[in-house]
Amino acid sequence: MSADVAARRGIPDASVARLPGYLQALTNLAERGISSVSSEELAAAAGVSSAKLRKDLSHLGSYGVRGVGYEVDRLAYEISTALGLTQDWPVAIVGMGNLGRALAAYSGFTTRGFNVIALLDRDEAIVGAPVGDRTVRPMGDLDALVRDDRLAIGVIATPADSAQDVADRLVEAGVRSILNFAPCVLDVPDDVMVRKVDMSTELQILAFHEQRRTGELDLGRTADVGEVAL
Amino acid sequence: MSADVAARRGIPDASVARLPGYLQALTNLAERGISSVSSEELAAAAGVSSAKLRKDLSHLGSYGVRGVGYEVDRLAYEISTALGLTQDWPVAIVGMGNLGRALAAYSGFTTRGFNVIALLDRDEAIVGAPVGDRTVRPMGDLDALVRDDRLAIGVIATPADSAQDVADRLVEAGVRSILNFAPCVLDVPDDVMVRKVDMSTELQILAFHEQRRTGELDLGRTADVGEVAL
DNA sequence: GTGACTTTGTGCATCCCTTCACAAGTGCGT
DNA sequence: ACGCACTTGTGAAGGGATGCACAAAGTCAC
Repeated sequence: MSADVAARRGIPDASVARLPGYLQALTNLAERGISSVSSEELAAAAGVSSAKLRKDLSHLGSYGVRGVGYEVDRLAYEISTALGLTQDWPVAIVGMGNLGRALAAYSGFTTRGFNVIALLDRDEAIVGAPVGDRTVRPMGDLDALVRDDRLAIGVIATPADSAQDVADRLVEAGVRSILNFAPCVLDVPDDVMVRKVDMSTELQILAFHEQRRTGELDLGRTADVGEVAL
Repeated sequence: MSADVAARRGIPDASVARLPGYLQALTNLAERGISSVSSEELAAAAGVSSAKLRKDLSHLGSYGVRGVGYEVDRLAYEISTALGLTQDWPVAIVGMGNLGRALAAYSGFTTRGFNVIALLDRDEAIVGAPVGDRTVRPMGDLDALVRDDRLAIGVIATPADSAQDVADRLVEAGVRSILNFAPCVLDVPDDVMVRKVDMSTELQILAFHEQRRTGELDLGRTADVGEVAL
């Protein structure tokens, strides 16, 4: 019925963002030889509430069995399909500094669904150098990568001041999905999707809560609860 | 009035998550010698809508001037204060693999508000080795770090299978803010805050949208727009 | 075959966040 | 001194996501 339509169209962003977590939990369960799981158990493994999990999964279709739960392999397959992980997406990493090298060596990329086909750097002094079992290539290779190897996703691991340039080059070459590790906002056309990963931002959010916590402890010495008198 | 109360209490999570972005944009403006900025300009620099920006800032207090805008230095200071960045938070990085080393070398940490006071690893073979200008220390040092150096934030950069162990050790030592780079869910007490950074998850979200896009292109050959007939 | 038990899928209410639109407030030119 | 142009701060409206509670649907034991 409309399950296929729902699968391709109306999945809320918030749900999509949680699907990778479910997939990970399912993979763990499969490795431990567990073949069936209830929404309650899977939700606990993924760190969400069971109601949220069931609603999320309902957007994909109806792959559970009432009174029993979900078949682990089946559900993992359905989520993989929904996320588009049945094919391997070609990925290029731009910027071979510390972070770029760490990402290039990161096994999580190759685990499933992604294939790092090229490492690039703008600096001619680095181009040609070996990184792992690959060789750093020049930015000029981008067009060929998109054309010949169907490069679809670009990872920016450069310093902030060159990130926009790199993004422009990626977009120009035809890449429309970018994962940005540089601490800056990228200006790209509307049809290009950018996701940002920034450790500094995350730390600052932690700091906010840490400060709020200690601040409230200090407050607790004079006033227990509620509004502060002025 | 209630500005101080609001500053410590009722800032929505969504707003807090955007404050670091504003701070970054303000820092850039300051470096370029710009001393005053309107909500429209700052919003563009931070990649959000101006209405959202103004509402976010209104939670901190009233630091703008109608008809003029915001003074860059002043606003940066107020946001820093709200985030708790007027002090330097001691941070420890656990796990000295590829990622841990890259994070240890990452300049973004030390930029402002954070101070990496220790690099730890569980593997005795790595303990004692130099990383940058620091020496890798054993997990047993955690208690002393919390007690003597007020360690408040722990960064987990280990493989997924040891992340939970490390988290337990951190919590046991008294750390209540954790930034987790390992691709797994951490089980911690309620009063411990965990934020997760996972490149694999981000890539999968990009893949979803990339797939949806190409899927719709294929669809476009037969049906232009709207519901698909069944 | 039947009944008791388990678990999914989902309508509904609630909450939070975003967006809109404008009154209130400020500076500037005349 | 006064009006004009501009921008902030905010109530109100709208949209989305979350949590609840339960009917629907299936299994298992006997």
